[in-house]
Amino acid sequence: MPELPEVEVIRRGLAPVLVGRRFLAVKVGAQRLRQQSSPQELRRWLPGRRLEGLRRRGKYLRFDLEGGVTLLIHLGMTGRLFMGPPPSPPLPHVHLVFQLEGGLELFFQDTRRFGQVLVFPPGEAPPPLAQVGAEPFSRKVTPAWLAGQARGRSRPIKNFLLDARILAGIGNIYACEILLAARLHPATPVARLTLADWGRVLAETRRILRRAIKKGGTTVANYLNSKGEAGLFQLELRVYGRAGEPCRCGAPINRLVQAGRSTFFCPRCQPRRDCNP
DNA sequence: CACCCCACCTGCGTGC
DNA sequence: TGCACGCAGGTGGGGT
Repeated sequence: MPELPEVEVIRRGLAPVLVGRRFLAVKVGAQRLRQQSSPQELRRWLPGRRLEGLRRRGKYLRFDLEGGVTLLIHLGMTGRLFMGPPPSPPLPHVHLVFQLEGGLELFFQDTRRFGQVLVFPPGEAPPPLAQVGAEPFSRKVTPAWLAGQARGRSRPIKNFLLDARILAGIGNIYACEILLAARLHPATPVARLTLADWGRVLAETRRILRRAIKKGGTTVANYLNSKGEAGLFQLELRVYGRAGEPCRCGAPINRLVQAGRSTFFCPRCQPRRDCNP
């Protein structure tokens, strides 16, 4: 569910309340997430430690705890984080409850349980983060850097944008929207893109992600921020989820499947390129 | 290596 | 009404 903008909105909601507080206890439900530290590990490393910082890396939330302990949370498709008091009747699919100083509770809810809650002791960097690619807003990401990453690859640009080991944080919704804005057919092999194409891809990536953060993220089904509020960027989606509807140009929006995921695009605004650049 | 498929889960909408 | 099916924002393991 949540892509970079949604995770960032959650981070901005949680940080002012949580940073500086001490974790006191963790309640762990019976059902496990796809990736989850054992209750023993969570209880060994969290209680008694103060939260020194809350950062985002790609779609991960990174809680930096006193003494170099790291708590990593990934929301998967349907994960939510929100702060107490606990609603009654109790919500279904709440798998962990973190109790913090001041009677504060942080709930992790995840219907489909694709999320991750992992704790790492001091020392080594958390291994999952080593796999995470560049931040889209990082200065090292330039059109030339993207072209370099694409060198020797033949995959479609849509799949390239979804690869979190290259650029972190872009998911299915924003990949579709970025390609429409950059006027690129989603099946275009990355080796075919010119430097000017990469320039548009990067500029539109940053513009769209920034705008989505400003609008509180995209809510198409499940997403809610840390205060339980929906986002508003779904009102600005131009192609995602709109197969058969007219694009702003008038042509009907198409759907295709790439690497097992739906891609929405406008065949007129994003024409297939048959000739060489 | 590069790339794709599929598994991992639950819930919802659709069509018969 | 019930049931089967397809589909959904995520990653990662295994196969080609």
